[in-house]
This record gives sequence, structure tokens and C-alpha cells, in this order.
Amino acid sequence: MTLLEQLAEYRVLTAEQIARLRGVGSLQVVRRRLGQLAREKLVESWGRGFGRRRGRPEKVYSIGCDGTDLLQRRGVLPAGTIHDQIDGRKACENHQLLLNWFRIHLDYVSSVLPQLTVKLLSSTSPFLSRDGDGRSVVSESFQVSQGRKRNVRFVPDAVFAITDHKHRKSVLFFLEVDMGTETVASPGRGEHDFRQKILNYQLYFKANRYRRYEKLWVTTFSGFRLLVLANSAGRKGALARLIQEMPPNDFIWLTDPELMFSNGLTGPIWTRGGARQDASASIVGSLCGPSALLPLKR
DNA sequence: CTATGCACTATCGCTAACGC
DNA sequence: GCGTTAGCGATAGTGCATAG
Repeated sequence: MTLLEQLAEYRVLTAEQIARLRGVGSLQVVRRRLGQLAREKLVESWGRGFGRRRGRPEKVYSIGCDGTDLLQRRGVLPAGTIHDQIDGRKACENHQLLLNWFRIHLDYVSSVLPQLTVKLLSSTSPFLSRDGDGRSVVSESFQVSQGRKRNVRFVPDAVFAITDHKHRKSVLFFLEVDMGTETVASPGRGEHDFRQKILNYQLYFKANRYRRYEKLWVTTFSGFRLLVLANSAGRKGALARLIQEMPPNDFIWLTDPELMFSNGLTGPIWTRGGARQDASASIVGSLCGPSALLPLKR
């Protein structure tokens, strides 16, 4: 994948994320390359908004208008893609960046544990095939009839499968990155609170809808796990309390960025079913071990 | 006593220059 | 081309003086 294609796929990226994705050891090299692409108007950059740490604001990079045009002419982007769909300025910056960090950590899993491969689909990717209404393959829409008929619709941030070639086994995961911007459980049964998300996934499981990924990836899955990456330890606690009250909940696993960065995604960083008193689990089971990213030169 | 303003400091990202 | 380093710049936190 070229740098421009990655910028389209990931919407917004920091210099460090790009260095990780491209396997470049120095941030300076990344910035030079991006500066060159920015002069050619293929890339745009701006200072990161809210959610940054103390020091100087970090720059984030996104594909520019001319970059989108170039990828279209090369036939890499689907015909009819408009720049607005890829433009990082239109994305929820911090949400997208955290999702990207998850993907980078996930890529690292298969290099630490070569017996594993990972296949992932991101709802924000412009490369996914879309239907007439612009809905991508990862978006869900189905009917349930509990009392009266109801339409359930939701879009996970990402869907991925980890395959263990040694044990010939695949596990399916859905990912929700939670920035704490929506309410946990609104009194008026809001459609967009986190409680509704849990209900949606519970119905999804009951209706066996996840099995469509068996056809897509030509494997068998015995259920799935819902991974929730909360943006802070405090938010994680609030979500854990809600999850605990909503059985069946054993399929819902929770973590936060600090645990992800310090241990890596294969570490014992996941709280199951909102039960924080229980021992933390690893998404790779017995292959549990550290996979934190190695430090990069600044 | 509390609120406000301001200088100082810590921390972090960015760039220029240099060597390979 | 890539990687390293020093110095610069931008920002947030801290402590202190002053005003009300």
C-alpha cells in the first residue's frame, strides 16, 4: 500500500502512526516525505485540535484534493468517490486516531505471533464496496420481532478475524472505539446511547447475523466478541458498570488506551463482561504475552 | 479569602544541519 | 535516500503577587 492509499484508508494520521505503518524508523524521514507531498498538494496537514497532551500541538495528515484525484485516475479508489468521504478534516479526529492506533497495534500482533493472521474491515475505509445507499459491507441492518417488528441498524468501527494457522481456528471480533461523547444510558431510551449498542449486539448474536462473515472470509466462527476500546480509564469504569447489568455480557470485552499502549493487544488487558474484579483476559488466549510497540526515535 | 493576571517551567513536537 | 542531534517553538501546568 502506498502512503497516499494509507492516508485514504486511515483518514487522518499522525507522523508517528505513519512511521509505524510504513516501517520507517525515524519521524524526521516521515515528515520530510509528507512535506514534499504537501508541496505537491497531494497531502494536507494541520495542528491537532482538542485531546492533545501538554507540549506543542501534534500535526495530523490527510489526503488532499489532488491526492484523491490521483488515486481515482490510477483506479485505486472506487469510481464516484468524492473527496469529502476521505477528507480527514471531516472525520472525528480523536476517534479516528484512536481507531488507527488500535489497527497499528493489531497489525503488530501478527508480526509478534507469526502463526496468526489478521483480516480487518474498517467502516471508515473508502476502499470497501458499497451498496446503492452508500452503506458499506460492515454496516448492519436487520429485522427482529420481539413483540412487534423492529429494524436494527448499527455500524461497528471495525470488524476483524484472527486466524490461528497452527490450531486451524478463527475468532471473529467487532470493535467499538468509545470516546465518551455519547451518554452511557439515557433515561429516555435514546437510540444512540451505549446501552442501545449493547442491545443491538445481543440481538445480532441471537439472530446469527454474524455468520455472514463466515461466507465472506470462508471460515467458521462460533460466535463473536465485541471489543470496546474506551478513551479513558474513567469511561471504561462507567461502561463496565452498565455492561455488568446487562447479561448476557460475557462476549463484551473492555480496555483503554493506556493498557493497549503499555502491554500491546495480546496482553492481559481485557475486562470481560464488565467484571473488573476478575482477572484480565487476552484476545489471543493461551498465546497471551506482551506486544507493546517498540519506541521510535523522535 | 477568592479571583485574576502574569512570569516561569516542564514537556512535547518540529525543523535545520549534518553524517552516512 | 535514511537516521541522529541540537535548538526552537507552542502549549499547559505551577506558583506567586496583586486587586477586589
